Amino acid sequence: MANREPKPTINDVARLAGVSKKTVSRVINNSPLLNDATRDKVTAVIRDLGYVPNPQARALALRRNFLIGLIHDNPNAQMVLSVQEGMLDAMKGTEFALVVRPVDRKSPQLFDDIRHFIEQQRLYGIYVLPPVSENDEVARLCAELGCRYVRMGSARLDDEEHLVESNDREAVREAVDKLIRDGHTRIGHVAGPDGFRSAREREAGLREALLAHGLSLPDELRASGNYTFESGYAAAKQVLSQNPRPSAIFAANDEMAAAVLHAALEQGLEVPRQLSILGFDDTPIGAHIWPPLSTVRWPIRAMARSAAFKLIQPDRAAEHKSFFRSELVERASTAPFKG
Amino acid sequence: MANREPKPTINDVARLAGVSKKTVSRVINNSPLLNDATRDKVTAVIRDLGYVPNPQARALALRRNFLIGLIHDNPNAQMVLSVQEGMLDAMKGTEFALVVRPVDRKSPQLFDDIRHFIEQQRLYGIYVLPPVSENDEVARLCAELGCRYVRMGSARLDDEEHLVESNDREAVREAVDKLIRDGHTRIGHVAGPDGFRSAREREAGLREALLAHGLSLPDELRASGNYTFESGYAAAKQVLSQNPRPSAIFAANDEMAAAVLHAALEQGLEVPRQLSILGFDDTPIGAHIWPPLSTVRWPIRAMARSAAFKLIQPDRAAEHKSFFRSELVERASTAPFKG
DNA sequence: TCGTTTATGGTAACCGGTGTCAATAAGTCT
DNA sequence: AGACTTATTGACACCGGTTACCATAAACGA
Repeated sequence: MANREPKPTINDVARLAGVSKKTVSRVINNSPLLNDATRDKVTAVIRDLGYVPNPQARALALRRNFLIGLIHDNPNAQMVLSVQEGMLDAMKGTEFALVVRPVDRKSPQLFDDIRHFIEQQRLYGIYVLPPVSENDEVARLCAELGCRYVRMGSARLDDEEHLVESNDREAVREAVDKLIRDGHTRIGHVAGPDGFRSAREREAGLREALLAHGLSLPDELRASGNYTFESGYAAAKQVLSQNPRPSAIFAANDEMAAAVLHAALEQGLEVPRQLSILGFDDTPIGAHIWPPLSTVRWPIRAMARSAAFKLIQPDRAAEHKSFFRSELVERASTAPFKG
Repeated sequence: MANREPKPTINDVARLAGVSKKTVSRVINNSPLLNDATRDKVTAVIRDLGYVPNPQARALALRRNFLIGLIHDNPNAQMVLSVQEGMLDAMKGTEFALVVRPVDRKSPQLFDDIRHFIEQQRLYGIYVLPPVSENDEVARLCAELGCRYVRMGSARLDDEEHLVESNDREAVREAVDKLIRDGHTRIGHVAGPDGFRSAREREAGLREALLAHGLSLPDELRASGNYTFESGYAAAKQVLSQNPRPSAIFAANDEMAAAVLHAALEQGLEVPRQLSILGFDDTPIGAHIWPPLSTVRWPIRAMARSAAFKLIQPDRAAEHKSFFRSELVERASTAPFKG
């Protein structure tokens, strides 16, 4: 284990530089009222000693800390990791650190868990991902605890200071509109879980597009999953067992779209010749399966970056973007319908 | 934003309970030398006030903190997230929190980044994932900084206190042995990146199995990627373009195995009839593509759990498992070779 | 020349916990 | 009964930073 030599403190720096603690503190905090010579002297000592201010002590004195939390209960690993990357991108070079905490949104202790997470580490702010973010109680809890928060959503959840959101509904409407113009009239849907706003928005986009062309979503061509591959697989089997089969299926996320593809290939269907599949998310899995998935790209990383900025610069929260555009990415899993 | 009412401190509790700070501190820390009546009285006040000790103050006084770091530079999202889950599983109910930090292993600033990460937050311990974990300098740096560490690896990296590892080589040897017994004699390899110990181990397992049957790995049937889908795709195209084609390909991870499948299907090959594919990791992508991938399962989550235990209970580090067994998961991407 | 302003740096208290050690009360032993 | 333990609690300094406020010296104006 070796040398546990105590790290140099502000006192060591002060002593060696022949100045007071306060002066060192001024140097650390870039105070303007300081003689250049003094500043250089202190800076030199800091460098020589390899001094790094103790963040715990700073946090104590400043009555705030530098931890940003990420709360999620999301079956989509790639999405969560993209979020982490986006947040860290914004936090790079600052003294903030990212603390993660998956929760169970169905647990009766959800709120206790979140409260505990925030209070225990005295978090400075948290970013909440869907579906947890769709729960208004969570926002209330944060406000009550005096913890800054930003929610990620697919529809209006809160005011701009506290959200980053994307236009799922419109994007889906446009993507489905294209399918219809390509000749598809019988379109199935593997929906997201009931009660998820993102699921409702995406389904609404689908229905709006259908309606605009005088079409509709037959009940038997709709089944819902919970955004996991397995649930999507079950839903896909159900929808594909209908007669006549749909010529296209829109799945509420890529994971479930991959499951639709899986089920279709398993039944010997040719994709996209016999079945077009449209996903949502643009996660790597979509690009990696064969045929590669047409999907709606959601700027998750950029949203996370913006969210982190809002959290660490609360006074300038409004300057950072809140509304993001999702857009269609066409790949090989969709094709015009040839009756 | 609402009420930023200051949180109750130990002094508030002491005053209301009519005891000294120190006594409250004793209650918080479950000191045995305390009168039951006093303890109850203080506990009641703590509950009424909703008092939660300030971790920053505690960290300062104890000259240690409760943050465990996770360092990775891993293209595999699912793996990283499984690791996070495993670690948090071990940390559940403790006062520890998990701080994440992706790094760039190729950056000349890698060591500065890691040093900065550890020093800035004064981390209590860190868990380092491959391939960063394969760098002995990282271990040295941790020791120098007085930061506990555990490295994840596929071969001996350090002593038991500082590692969790799996038997990749053996597991691959057994899996490939099965392929050979199933009639495959011309087996290709999409290897991991040069310089990765995990890549070397997995390739070594393959070669050992081949050698045991008097076979070998022809140079033209080997290409390497860097564990990403894209790199695997390029490597797969190269290997599949050889004549005669291999009847089976072992890819060093699932992501690249998915790419091999992708490339094979794209060329109109039937899997597994014309080509068997074996992966490594057992990530969801492997189970979700069609046909589902035969692969070697690596107990990533259990390893992470054990690593976290070693970190948060350093005195009992040796009690927690260091060696884990990987094993073959047979699915539909492999089949006996029918000349 | 002296008072006044403007830089600059020091002192002390505090943030919210912890350790050390001494003080008090109660019980035990001879 | 008096001395000696033991159990329980508190006083106080300290962790490593911060802010509030004061002190000193140099520069300036009259």
